[in-house]
Order: sequence, then structure tokens, then C-alpha cells
Amino acid sequence: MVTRAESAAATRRALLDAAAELLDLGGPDAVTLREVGAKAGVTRGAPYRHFADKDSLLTAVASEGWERLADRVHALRTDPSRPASEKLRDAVRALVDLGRAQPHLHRMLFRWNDKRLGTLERLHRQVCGPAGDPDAADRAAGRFQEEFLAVVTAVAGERGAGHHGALLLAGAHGIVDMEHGGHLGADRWRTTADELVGTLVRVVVEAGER
Amino acid sequence: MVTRAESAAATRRALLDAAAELLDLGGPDAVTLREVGAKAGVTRGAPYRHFADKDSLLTAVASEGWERLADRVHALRTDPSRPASEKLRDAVRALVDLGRAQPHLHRMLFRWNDKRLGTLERLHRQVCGPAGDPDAADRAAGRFQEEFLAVVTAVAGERGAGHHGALLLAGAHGIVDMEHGGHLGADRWRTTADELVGTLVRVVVEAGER
DNA sequence: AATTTTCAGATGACGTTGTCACCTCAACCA
DNA sequence: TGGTTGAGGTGACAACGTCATCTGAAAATT
Repeated sequence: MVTRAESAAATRRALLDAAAELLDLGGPDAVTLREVGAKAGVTRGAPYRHFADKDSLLTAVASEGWERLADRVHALRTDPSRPASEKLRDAVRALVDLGRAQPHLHRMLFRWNDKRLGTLERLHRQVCGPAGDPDAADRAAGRFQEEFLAVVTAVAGERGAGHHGALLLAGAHGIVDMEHGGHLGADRWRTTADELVGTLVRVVVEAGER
Repeated sequence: MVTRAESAAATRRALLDAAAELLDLGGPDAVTLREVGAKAGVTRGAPYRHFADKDSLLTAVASEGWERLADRVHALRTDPSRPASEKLRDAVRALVDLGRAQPHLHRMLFRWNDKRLGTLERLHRQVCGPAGDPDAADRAAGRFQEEFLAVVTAVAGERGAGHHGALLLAGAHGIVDMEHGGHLGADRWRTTADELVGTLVRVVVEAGER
């Protein structure tokens, strides 16, 4: 026998999986609540028992993406059998790999607060208080950032670690994003995304050591 | 008296302006063909006389964004009154400024081939031949890249200019994109987007000189 | 054990959207 | 001048997000 809580949890999981799969295949617009429901074996209205709206569902998917990334970097960081510099390279590569394997999810990770127009967002938060769901994604992304920052610190020391960590993250994200857009494909640059990531890490680490 | 061609050209312009304005205000989803038409003084069906579909309209807007950027960098590059290193800094800053002023347009610039799933896209192009509209955006983006590359070459020389140019572009794009997403706002990094751009340019130029 | 409450899920409905087929009519060309 | 063209208007359609309402079974209460 299945308790109600179990059944609900299973449905929620199925909804998240279905949404993630549709996201990978066709991007956010391809994630229709009707099809998500169908894939999860429920009807179009069911998702509203688990998520406030479509955006919340996608935010939850992004949230799990950050979690996975954070776990991976954490495992990497706490592995004593490898030198710190290798760890940093692999931490960056973890982000790049996820971006390569799941381009649309990558886009989602760096877009969960897309709707806010900057200023409007802060006003909204001041008035309504922090919303429940976005904060989950916020926290998950924060966990990844903490882990990543720790890896950077292990290599470059406390001094300017945040600055260089942010530069690494932004650089890696930019490279992956431009690769998706086809902006690195032109043979104008005479390079590849992999070479760029390599140079990025080397150059930033050297700057950090100085 | 207005000729038909003039009237049509004016409508097309009005449609592009309206779409660009709506894009700036609320992102791609806020660009409704109905509202675009209304702003341009026509009805919802009229845009289809000028653009194949909504995506083509947005692609055309992105195309003009690239054009503007290319023009700006070109003017900068051919100004003899300033040192090459300053020009490079300002070329990067041109991209950053546009990203700051028009976040949604920035997103659009790096996303005009979002729908393609990489492999699928190439198959489609092989079968159907190059589509008319995406190639326009492609060319406009290419013009910007050429101009930017020329600026980089003037500073760092031919050797590895493409590599370092691509790294600069990807880095700048990544920084702006992360800023939009709020991922630089956390005081975890103890830095700002401006500082990051500064470090990026300095570090890459140093690497290029070596 | 019987009854009430709760809540996941189903269903019908509504407004909005992109898109198309069809219509109109003024500018254009022969 | 009469036919052609093509920009724009209009009605219609399917798909979508979302909500109000209903249902039935699990859970809580008595």
C-alpha cells in the first residue's frame, strides 16, 4: 500500500523529471504543463498541487541542477588524493560539462531571476517579502558558489579569491554560452571552447599567484 | 503622397522599434505580435507581411543590435587620436554597456540560434539550405566580431589574437550575464562587474604580450 | 467503527497567444 | 483604363497557462 505522502512525493519527482527531460529536448518553451503532466502520468492541473506555476516548476528544476553541481564540486574538493590545482581545473570543467550535456538547463541556471528588471525585483522583495521558491534556487546556487570559492581559495589563497573565482565562473559560463550560440564556431577565432577554458584557468591562476 | 514601398518600409521600421521597446521592457515573452502591431499602428496580422514569424522579428531586432555594436567598434577602431590599448578597453566596454542598458537585447544577441539543438540545426541547414533571416543576424554578429578582432590584433598582434579575442568576448559576456542573473550580487565574491571586466582585460592582454 | 476533514488529482472553462486562410482596397504597371 | 500586386484587416483555430470546482480516498477525529 502507498500512503498519500508517498504517492504525492512520487508524483512530484515524476513531474520534475518530466520537466527536466522536456527542457533538455526543446528548451523552456517546450516544457508545457500538459505534456509534463502526461509524462508524469497525471493531467494538466496536477502540477499546481506541487508548484505555484510553470515558472516555479522550472525554477525547481534549475535548483536541482545547482544542487547536483554543488555536490559534485564538494566531492571533488574533499578528495584528499589530488592536488589543489587539478581540483580547480575539474571544478571549472564540471560547469562546462553540464553546460555541454544540458545546454537548456545551463541557460536556466543562469536565468532563474530573468523576469525581474533589476530595480523592480528589489522593490518586489521589499514589499512582498522573499518568495518561497526562488530562494531555494538561490540557496542551491549559493551552495555551489561556496564550494567553488573554497576550491579557488585552496589554490590562490584568501587574497582576492572571490574576485578570481567570480572571474573564472563568469568566464566559463561565457565560453559555454557562446559555444551554444554558435559564436565560437566561426573559424575566425581559430580556437575551441576547450582551449579557451584552459587558457582562462591558467591565466586567472597566474594572476592570483602574483 | 506616399508610395507603397515607403509605407511598407515605415511599417517595418515601426514594427522593429515596437518589438525592441517591448523586448527591453519585459523580455521576449512580453513581445506579443498583437501589441507590436498596436504600437506600430497596425493589427496583429500585419507583421506577417514583413517577418516569417515572431522569432524572425526578434532575430531582426537582434540583428540590428549587432549592427549597432559593430558600427560603434568600427568608429572606435578607426579613430586615430587614441592609443590601441584604450580602444580595446572601450570595445569591451561597448558590449558591457549595451548589456547593462538593454539586458534582454543582450540575451537575444547571444541566443539567436537557441532553438537548434546543435546537430538538428546543421541537418536542417543541409536539407533546406540557409534560411534568410538567421543569416542576416549571423552576418551582423560576424561584422562585430571582425571589428573586435581587429582591435585585439592592434594591441596583441596577429599571434593568438583570435584566441585572446574570443576569451575577452566570452569573459565580458559571461560577466554581464551573471550580473543580470544576480549571481554577482552576493557579497561572497567581494567584487563588482566593473572590477571583473578590468581584471579580465588586463589579464588577457598580459597573456597576449607574453 | 463511524464520521469528518484534508488534499492529490480530474475536469471544465476562460483569456491570451501564434498562426493561417481569406478578404479588401489602393498603389502599381502595361 | 483595366488588370495585377501586395500591404493590411479580419475571422478562426489550436495550444497554452491558469483557475474554480468537483471527486474520491487517505488521514484524522470522535
